[in-house]
Amino acid sequence: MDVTPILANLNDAQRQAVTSPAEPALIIAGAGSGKTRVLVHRAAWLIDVKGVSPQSLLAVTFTNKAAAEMRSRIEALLKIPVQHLWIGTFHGLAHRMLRRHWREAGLPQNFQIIDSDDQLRLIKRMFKSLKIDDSQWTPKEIQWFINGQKDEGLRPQHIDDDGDPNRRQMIALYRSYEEICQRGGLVDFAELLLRAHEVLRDNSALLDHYRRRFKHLLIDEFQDTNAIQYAWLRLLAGDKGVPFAVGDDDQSIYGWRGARVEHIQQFQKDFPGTHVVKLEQNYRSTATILNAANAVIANNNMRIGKNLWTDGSPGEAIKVYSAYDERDEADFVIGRLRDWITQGNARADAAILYRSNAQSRVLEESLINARIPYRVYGGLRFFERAEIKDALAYLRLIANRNDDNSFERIVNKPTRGIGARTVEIMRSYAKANACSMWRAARTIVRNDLSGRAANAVDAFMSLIERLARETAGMTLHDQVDHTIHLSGLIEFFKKDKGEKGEMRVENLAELVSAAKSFTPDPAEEMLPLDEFLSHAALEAGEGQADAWEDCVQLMTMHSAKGLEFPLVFMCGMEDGLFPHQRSLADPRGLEEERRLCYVGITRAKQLLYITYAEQRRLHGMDNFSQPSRFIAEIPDEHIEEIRPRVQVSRPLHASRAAQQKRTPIVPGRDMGIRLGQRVRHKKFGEGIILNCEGQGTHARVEVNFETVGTKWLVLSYANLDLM
DNA sequence: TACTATTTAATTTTT
DNA sequence: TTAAATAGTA
Repeated sequence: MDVTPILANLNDAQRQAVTSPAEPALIIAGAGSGKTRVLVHRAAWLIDVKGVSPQSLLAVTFTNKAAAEMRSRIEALLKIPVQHLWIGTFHGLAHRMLRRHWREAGLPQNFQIIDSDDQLRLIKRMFKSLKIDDSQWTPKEIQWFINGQKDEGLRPQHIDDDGDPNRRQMIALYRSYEEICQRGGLVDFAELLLRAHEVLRDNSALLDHYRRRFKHLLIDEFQDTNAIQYAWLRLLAGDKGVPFAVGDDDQSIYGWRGARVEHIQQFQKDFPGTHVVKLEQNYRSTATILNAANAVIANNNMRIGKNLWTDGSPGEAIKVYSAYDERDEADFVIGRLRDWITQGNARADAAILYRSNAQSRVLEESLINARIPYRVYGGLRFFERAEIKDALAYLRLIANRNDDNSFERIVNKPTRGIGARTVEIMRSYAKANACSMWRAARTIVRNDLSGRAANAVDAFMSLIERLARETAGMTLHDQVDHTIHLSGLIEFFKKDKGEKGEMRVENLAELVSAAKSFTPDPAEEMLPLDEFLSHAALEAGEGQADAWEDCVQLMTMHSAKGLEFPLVFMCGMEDGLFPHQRSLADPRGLEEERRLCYVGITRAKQLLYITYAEQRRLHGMDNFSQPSRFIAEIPDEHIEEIRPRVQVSRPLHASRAAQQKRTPIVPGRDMGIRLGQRVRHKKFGEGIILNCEGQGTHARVEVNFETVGTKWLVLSYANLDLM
């Protein structure tokens, strides 16, 4: 067998990984070291050289994009399309299993997937129907709690309330949330994973089947797996399966979302004799950039440890610019971008990275002024747009009359005289009789509603029934087209003034073409409409339509993971912003911020600019800040400091800034306030000052109180006593 | 029911 | 500051 095409152009470590024996393997793949390459070549190696059937391979990723890329690269390498090869996201694969085994999973055949927006709405409705006092918790907090528990693989009955009534109530809410979902046939993202795990765990026949089928498990971005994903993988692998996990502990930046880097250690315990291969040769960045990244990440304690290297050139020094404020920072970036473009480089090769989305505004303003085209990553995607979700809600209600979430979303959209009052009546009837809103509406429409409301509700139900009847035999796109017209949604949005309404109507038209180009997979054996709705939830689509134009890329450092750019700006590199204020308190949080910084630095191929502002307007008030501690972690020899252009205009600001740095709080009634100072508050008792920000009457301090935890207090109101 | 004033809170995001 | 959610008014 000629193995040349599969092993050619791999370095030793990569080849070792790709050709490792049919035993568990863990590949620690540094940034830019050819992680995807190894995964793709491993798959090709198994199929082409080892004669493994594509059917017995399961490849799992986190994003649809990564899954699509892996498939196309494997096919390119093997030069044949690989059907029967399961490649997908955790959620996509879990979904596929649940569709096949809905009975065993305890789900209705036509169960629907809800995204996090739907989930939040559902929780809000639950609050209303249970008359929950939402001063105690916000729906968001409950959503966070529920998803957190599910990510850990926990059902309400598994959670200990520790005798805490607060916690007991949260668990109770989780329980009623589950009941509502079950009744409506709704499955949220975390539930997909949890059920997929349970259905295998509790059905030995099924588990046997899949264990026999999937001999090889390829796992991408292994450091990002959460508890339930890992449990699912472990279950599937059993003791005969061959897991091949690729990841980088230094790029674990989703701990806050339940990802557990510790799985890298756990893997080696669960699969004794694991082959470990480190990929440290980097093909992306200059030596200078890599050395800087290495130096920064070396400050973390909990790591496996690796050192990126390249046989390429050192390249240019990292440029650090100290801006006066965020406007100055933006101007500097724009200046450098101009140079870059003038030198004949593509705009799309430049990226501006920041820690939080709010930072993009000032940069965008400057880019608009400078007439430099740009694209901001993140934001609403196609299937998340309100008008699209409205249309989908109609379709979902047609598919499943018990979907209360969709019912409430569209019962009065377009306006048909069904107000909050009427909805409330239906909701409480549904609650009292443990039935869906649809059933409730049908039952009470004659008795409990006033004439006008009854007519309106009746008209709404007739509309849905009519839609269901008329679209029954249609093709998918005709179903969609018919629905958005007959529902009155198109008319409704046409009335919206200005461009917004136009845009919405266009998007609805776009939905019809999305339905037209959607090709149901016959293997899934689903109704095309159900499959389309699942697709919409699992693949929310592109954020921005005009991705093809050559424009500067703006995004958070999180969304930059996995990407690379010849020119990178890391903006807002200030303590409090990056590392973020809320991560400073605990060391684990700080380490995750540092990993994020490592991710940011390693995005750059040739040139890296790091900028910070001495003064920044945040939440409407001016703050003075220190350069990020991460900058100081880069060895001086790799840094070239860029002085502000006009030295003369600076002394006044500079001296003010310098003063700020010595005493971050402006003198007055706060003499003696400094970090670490013990203070006493009339209500909260004793604590220690963790942080200060702002000045004058706006000055605030963060105090860690012994009894009530940390709080931000406005200094001029708090009346703190020094101790 | 729709528009306007007021309050409140403020990382990171994919599925 | 500003965006979003809530409360109040026409």
